[in-house]
Amino acid sequence: MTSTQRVPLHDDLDVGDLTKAIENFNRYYIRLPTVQKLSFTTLSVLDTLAHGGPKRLTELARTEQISQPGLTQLVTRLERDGLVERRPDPTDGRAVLVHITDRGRRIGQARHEDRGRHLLPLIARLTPAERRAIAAALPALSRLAELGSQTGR
Amino acid sequence: MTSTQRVPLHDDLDVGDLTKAIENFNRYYIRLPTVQKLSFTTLSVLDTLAHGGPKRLTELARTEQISQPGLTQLVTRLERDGLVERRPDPTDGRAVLVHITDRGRRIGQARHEDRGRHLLPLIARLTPAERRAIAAALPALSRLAELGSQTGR
DNA sequence: AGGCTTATATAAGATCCTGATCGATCGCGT
DNA sequence: ACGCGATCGATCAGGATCTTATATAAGCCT
Repeated sequence: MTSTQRVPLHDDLDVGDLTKAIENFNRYYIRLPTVQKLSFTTLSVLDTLAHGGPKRLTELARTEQISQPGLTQLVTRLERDGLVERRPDPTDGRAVLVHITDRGRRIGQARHEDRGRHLLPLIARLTPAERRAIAAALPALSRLAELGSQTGR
Repeated sequence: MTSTQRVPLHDDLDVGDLTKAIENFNRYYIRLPTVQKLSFTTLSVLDTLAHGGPKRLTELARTEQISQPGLTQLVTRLERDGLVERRPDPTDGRAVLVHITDRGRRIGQARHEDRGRHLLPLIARLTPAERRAIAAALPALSRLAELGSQTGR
């Protein structure tokens, strides 16, 4: 069978267009060299902790889509490097709460600003109308992400 | 020093807002479960070949930001699985051109459609104005990605 | 208390990446 | 033609990071 399976569309926003644009963008964006040599998962965990506060190992493993042992090892490495801390959960003796440290927070932010620096000259080359179009879409994109993270559990 | 390093801004599009929105979105999007268990790099290579046509190993290694030996191995695995083919470059006896096969194209497309299916119900919950805002920004986003991939070599 | 469930850790193995290095081929100046 | 540095791709050894299976400890329920 060669017929392309068609996903139903909204008349105001084609899902295929969205995924294609995002993937084009990400192919460039994800590969941006980072100052520190930290894996994608590592940075994502730091980001999640920085924005969402302390989390259990199990919960992190779910949101980051890696196995629980994989996350235990990752947290062990992060703790060794002083980017996070394990603290007991006062409400559950089995659980551990992973806290981000100031150092970890700074690393996440450094990467963030680093990417901004890469993007800036590109943005300068867009037309004002293109810049406004992107700016106008950002709140909606963030809301989409929020809806996604709520659903996915 | 605790002062946040400030990246200069455009008055119509704040770079920090952009990176924040993109990263919020990606935290959800990248982690979407995929039908096939293929690494991010693998899928990116298939995507690059599907959209850009046959490429040399060296060229792919550059665009995918991995080492040349790493790419040689990746292509070997992809070839073993029938997703790409190595063919000699008629214009250069040293070079090899990596071609995507129909099977490889289908895999890339399947993941694409899969992500569309995940996104669709979320999009349905946005307001029409939000959907229009995103739709209006997509061409500019793609252009930004294009500028980035040009610059990065 | 006994037995099941949940949270984390450990162990062993697979996957995939990097740096160093090699043989083959190309392009160029002579 | 000819030889030399540069480029292309392959191989190998080593290491990082993930997965599955299993162990240990704490909570929960009857």
